[in-house]
Amino acid sequence: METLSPLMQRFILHFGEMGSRWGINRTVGQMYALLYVLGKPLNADDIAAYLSFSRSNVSMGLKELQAWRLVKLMHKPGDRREYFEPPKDIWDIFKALLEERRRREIEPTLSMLRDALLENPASEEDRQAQERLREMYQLIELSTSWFDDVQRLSPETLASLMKMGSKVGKLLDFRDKFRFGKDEKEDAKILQELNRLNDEA
Amino acid sequence: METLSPLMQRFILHFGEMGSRWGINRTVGQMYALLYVLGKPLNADDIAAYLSFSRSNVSMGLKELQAWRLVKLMHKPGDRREYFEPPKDIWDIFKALLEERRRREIEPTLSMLRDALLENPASEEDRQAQERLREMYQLIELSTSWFDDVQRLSPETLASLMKMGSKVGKLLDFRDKFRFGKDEKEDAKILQELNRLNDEA
DNA sequence: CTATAATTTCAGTAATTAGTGAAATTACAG
DNA sequence: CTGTAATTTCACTAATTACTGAAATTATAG
Repeated sequence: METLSPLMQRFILHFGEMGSRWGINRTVGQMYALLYVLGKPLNADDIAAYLSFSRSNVSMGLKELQAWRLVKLMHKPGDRREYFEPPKDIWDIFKALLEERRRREIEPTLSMLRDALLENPASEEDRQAQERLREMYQLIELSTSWFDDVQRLSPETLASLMKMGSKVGKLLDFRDKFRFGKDEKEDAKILQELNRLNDEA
Repeated sequence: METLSPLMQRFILHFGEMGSRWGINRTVGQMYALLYVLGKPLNADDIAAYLSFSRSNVSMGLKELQAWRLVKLMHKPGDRREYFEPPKDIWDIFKALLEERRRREIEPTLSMLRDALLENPASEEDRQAQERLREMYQLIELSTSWFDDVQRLSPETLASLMKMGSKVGKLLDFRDKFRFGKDEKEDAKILQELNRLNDEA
């Protein structure tokens, strides 16, 4: 490594290890961590020097990071080399990760399940199997379309949504018990509850 | 494979492939898919026979599935072999998966970040690096504690929460604009909105 | 165009991870 | 206890995945 403080080194090495628990391999994880922790655009040679990887490995790694949309390509005036940097907003990183995992892990499964559900069952056993697949299909479908929706929210809204946590759920439970506009006293209770949640969040 | 319909076979093979994109390896993924699709408890020999894996591989795979809490161990009366079955409710599977990934992927990162943030920076560069790590820490912290909260909700509430999707976010945006209880006309508007969301969900 | 800098490809090798079978251990019926 | 069925461990081999260096390609300055 060219010159990285112990702090940075530990971060980078940790990310390498974690990377391998994700689909990303160790060296790609380290490359990303390097870009993130230094917080400035680097070219491929820089990365190879910092991490002592072969130039070709860096090239492949950067291609993969681009496929994950975890880095952006940029140029410096008067320098024909390509520079790479991570998105500035951490929420964009977060979204890119989730979105890409969805595309790679969820979509293929959904389409396999769809196909399996279209077939007409050859036996009673198959029919029961299909029922279980349908349950799975519905759950995945529901959670991904929820995710689609939520992904479109602004980071601020998303953050305040998360801060509310299960309170949103409690609100829904509450809502199931009473309908608004029927009884003024109940309405008042609900308003009070909403304000309380609002203050806490 | 002992006797599995083409439908089941395709499901099992697909899960094997997907498994390798997760931390789970191919054979473990297949074992799980088999248990899921058959929907009845199987012992290790059954699994080995259905999938033509070595008995020892099945043993290791089952241990891993238990570590993920994706299967439950059970016994049949008068049979001393161990039988395995997946949780009946698909939501439990979903939660177990998320929870376990959290434990393996998120927790170690959080604790590494905590340590890194406690150090006092050796240089200006380190100080800036720490700031970036802090951003990351806060995001992860926020999203996992949100996840904790949400995980405690009942499947029904969770489902209706998801069905509402981004509408919850829109409600929050709305809520930011107006405070309740100040103006009767505004309150009426909010109540109307809540009912509309309620009906849609 | 030509020369050279920058990047990518790819075949070969290294490293890691997965799967097996034999041996060891554990569990329990008699 | 003893014997045997059930399960686990582990050293070894197979399969997969990661990484490198040399060669090929692409891009651009002059």
